[in-house]
Amino acid sequence: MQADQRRAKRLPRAVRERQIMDAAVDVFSRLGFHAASMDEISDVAGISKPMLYAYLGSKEELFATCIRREATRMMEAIAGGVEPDQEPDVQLWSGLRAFFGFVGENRASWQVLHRQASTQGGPFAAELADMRGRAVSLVAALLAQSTQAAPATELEAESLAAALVGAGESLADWWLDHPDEPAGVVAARLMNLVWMGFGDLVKGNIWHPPSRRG
Amino acid sequence: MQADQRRAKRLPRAVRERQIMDAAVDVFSRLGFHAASMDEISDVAGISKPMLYAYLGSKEELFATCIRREATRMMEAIAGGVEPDQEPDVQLWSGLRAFFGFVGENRASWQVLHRQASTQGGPFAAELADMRGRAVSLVAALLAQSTQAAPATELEAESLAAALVGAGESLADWWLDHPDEPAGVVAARLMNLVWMGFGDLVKGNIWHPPSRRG
DNA sequence: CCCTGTACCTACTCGCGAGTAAGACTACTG
DNA sequence: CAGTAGTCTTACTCGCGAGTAGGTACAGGG
Repeated sequence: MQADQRRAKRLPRAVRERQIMDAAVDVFSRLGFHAASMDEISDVAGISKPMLYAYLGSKEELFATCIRREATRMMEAIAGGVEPDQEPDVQLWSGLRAFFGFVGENRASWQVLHRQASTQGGPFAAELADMRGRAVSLVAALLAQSTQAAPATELEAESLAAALVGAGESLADWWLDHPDEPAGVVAARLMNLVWMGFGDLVKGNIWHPPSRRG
Repeated sequence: MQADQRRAKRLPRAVRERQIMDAAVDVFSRLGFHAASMDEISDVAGISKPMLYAYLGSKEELFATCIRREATRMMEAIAGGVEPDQEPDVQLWSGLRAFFGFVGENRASWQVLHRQASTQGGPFAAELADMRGRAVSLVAALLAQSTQAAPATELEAESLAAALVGAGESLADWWLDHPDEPAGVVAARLMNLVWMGFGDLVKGNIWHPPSRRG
């Protein structure tokens, strides 16, 4: 681990904390919460274990901090990518693009968020559920906004949003096993699935992004 | 644990194995693989630890066996519910109903399958990925069968299937937090989402099961 | 050149849990 | 009533990993 990077000495606390967080996300994403050991994290970070405890607290605190940091990064990436004041389908499209773009460039973050956090019973699930809830609310609001005509209850919008978020998560996982596909293609597939539906796709009715319209 | 059930003595091996498997699914689903201890499983099963090892082998073997058993149960439930020789949408509908029916009546199984197995790196992921792959293939075949017109590549059908399966998984998780909803309603929502798409739903175009079709 | 504080380390303790040794109890078979 | 085969237990070993005690280097101020 980090054999070549000569042990830089006496760095300020803020820098070390960043290094430790990066190492923790890496290790947690590879091994999961329980299987990851504080020894390995400190090793990857290039410091000794007591430093780790001194700066970031217990293992649980460290993990929760990781989740919070990565969740925030991702929500910001999505929020920054979405284009409000546009048609609902365009908003959804830009959100999907931002989401898959983030996942593609931050696999480790995604692993920590989606795979690890969701299975640990403790306060982590709450942390993760919080972010997930924000994502679902975002989508649910988008749906509700575009659904005056259809008789959709609040619960219905929320469950549909949950399904969509889940589809995105699952497709992101599938993408990890087929990394050759460009992010845009994967995003477009999900867009077509949830906007057009199989019923239309079977008939050859495809959704196109605005640039190709008219 | 199991305080009331008076320790039944000297039962035949097959019966004990069932008890142990049931206890293991219960504990694994509640605590996850790593956090679950063989002591607790043997306790819940009402036997001592050496019996556990004598009958079901190591912790990893036991877990893999649990996954295999529950996965098989679920796939059989779905296969038994789907109606071949029907229109694609009807096949999908019956499959979804069977899936949500199974999840509703086997929460613990679902937890073991979806939440726990997917995060452990070892041979479990393979076990789970195998079942998941079968489900995806099933859906992919259904799509391909109904998609002569659309220019869908094999990869595209598979990724769409992965997205659909993921949507189902996610919606099942959401359902665990909103258990009042009947299975049929939840299944119908997903059916509408993936078959009609938001585009149609927004316009009030709803998919109906065959019984309501003129 | 001491003094205080902060970065940093080696080298432990200690509990938990996977896996086992060695034997005790029961039942059936002759 | 041996013998033997299968059920079942108590009571361990032993390694791994979370968390800590107690100290070493280095930096700046007086």
